[in-house]
Amino acid sequence: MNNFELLAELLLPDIDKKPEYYENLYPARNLPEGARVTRIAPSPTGYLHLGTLFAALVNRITATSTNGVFYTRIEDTDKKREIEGGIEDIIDGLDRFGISIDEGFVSGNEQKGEYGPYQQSYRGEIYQTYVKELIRQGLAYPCFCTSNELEAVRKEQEANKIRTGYHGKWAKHRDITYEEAKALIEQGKSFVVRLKSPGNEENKIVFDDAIKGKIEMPENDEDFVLLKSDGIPTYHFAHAVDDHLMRTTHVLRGDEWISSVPKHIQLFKILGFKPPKYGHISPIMKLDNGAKRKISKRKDPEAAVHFFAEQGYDSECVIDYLMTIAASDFEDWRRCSPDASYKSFKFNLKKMSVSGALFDEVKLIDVSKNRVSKLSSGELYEKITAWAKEFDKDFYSILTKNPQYSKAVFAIDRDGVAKPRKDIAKFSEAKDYFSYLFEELYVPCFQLPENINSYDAKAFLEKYKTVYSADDDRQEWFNKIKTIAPMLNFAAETKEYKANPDAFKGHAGDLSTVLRMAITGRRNTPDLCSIMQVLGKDECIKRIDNVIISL
RNA sequence: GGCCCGGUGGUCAAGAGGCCUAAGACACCGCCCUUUCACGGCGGUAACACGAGUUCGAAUCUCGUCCGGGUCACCA
Repeated sequence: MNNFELLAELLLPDIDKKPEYYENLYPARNLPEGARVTRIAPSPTGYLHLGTLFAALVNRITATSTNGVFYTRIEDTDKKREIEGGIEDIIDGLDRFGISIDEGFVSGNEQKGEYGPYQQSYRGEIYQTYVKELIRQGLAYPCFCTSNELEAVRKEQEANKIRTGYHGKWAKHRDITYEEAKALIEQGKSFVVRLKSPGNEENKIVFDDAIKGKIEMPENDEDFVLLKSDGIPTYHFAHAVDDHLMRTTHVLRGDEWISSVPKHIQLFKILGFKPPKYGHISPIMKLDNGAKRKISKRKDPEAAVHFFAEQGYDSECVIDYLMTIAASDFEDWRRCSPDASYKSFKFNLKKMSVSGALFDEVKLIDVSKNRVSKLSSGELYEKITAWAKEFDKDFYSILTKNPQYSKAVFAIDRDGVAKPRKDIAKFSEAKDYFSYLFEELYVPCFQLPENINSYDAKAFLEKYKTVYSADDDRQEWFNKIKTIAPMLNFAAETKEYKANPDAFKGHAGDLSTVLRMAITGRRNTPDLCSIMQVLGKDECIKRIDNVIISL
């Protein structure tokens, strides 16, 4: 055995398989021409956040639109930062947003597919097999530097204004011999395995990013770490091995990875793999004190996707909003296909924005209002009760006490209406919005409109009571108010009043405001006639009487 | 600091040398419709970061400046 082979046996004595074993175990996928295999590879170091959801969406729709495969893989190689329940939160979160998963982790504790395991902490032997082969070929080597030593080197480089890093003559253990390594190991020293980079910083590599286009960068010459001292691979190495073995065709990930591409391409070449097509997604930004910055899990509540659930944004609305960021022509498409699933949208990576978009909740609200307005009362009832069950128990019990009544409430200005209202963007607004329609929530708060005195208000309500009928349709309902108007010197028609404002105290509309106030305690509401029908005669009379007494 | 990427109204953006007197959407303002509000309709304010080139002609191509973002770990 030569020096390299001895080294390989010394470092990884338990590895007895060869790469060919895995190449055969995970054969090329049998997919139609043009099908793209994409993935999302989250690390369970936190909860599902907007950036991950966005990346998942882009990957999902890329696979869908090419009849490809979208899979999930858990990158849990950093055991120190891992949090409990991270996997469940991310995978189940994707499901809540309707991002279906073809392969890999399909729920918090269930994986499927032929290319697994889909969790890096269970793939140690695979990575080590490839590393061992690299060492055997003299393309990787053990490094015994401590973090203090590395830090010292970095300081020296900085002091001399030299590019920092473990490269060239700074790569201390690059040419370590078997004997040297053996001695250090016998002393109990721990080591990492580094790539013996064949790169030269003077050379340029060029690659065509699926989103950003042509990018040119210096070749990697850094002997970066492949295997950490605990035998677990770094992201870079795991990425190369996994995406090759899982036969990923397109790696669509956050653009913070762009600067690592030279490392990745180099690795694929050295390992004899065909590199995937890369596409780097611009981050979603946030305005912070006038400065744009990447949205942050720590600082921004909306970065954690739980924010949207708590607020009661419908998951479909959030996805639609995200699609408007992902594709500039999505909004036009949506206008033409209001009821279609976003999945049938013809998505094109090349059309994605190359600069990061600011997260705009105002726009989200607009998207949501449009979608929520299209829901039937039954659908709204399902969604709101589901939300309330989790986030507002009190409201939940009110809504479910009498489902028929609740649905009737939601049907106001909704079912069978050509242009439904767009008042509700998120379900947390519903409680206040409908409060006067539920006795548990209703708080009487009559206020006299400023252009009407209490005598007229009282007179109007008293007269109205005598003619009011719960069966009146909209037309008849308003006719009755119009009939009363002249008796109090109010114009029956608004036009009449506008033509001659000095001749009247106001118009029928002003009087309806009094009624509206008496019934709902608000100046602005959906159609009052419908509200009164839902409330029922007894309740309406009761509310009117209470106001009359107070006047 | 080195290396990348980017810069069109407040926001998202269309734009591939003449179709640009720069589209559309959100937001904002006004008017109309109207039982209030909302919806809807009509209209309005508002942008090519700056400077040099190339060209008959530049938002578009080149260079420089400035500004913003990302990245330089045994984190992903």
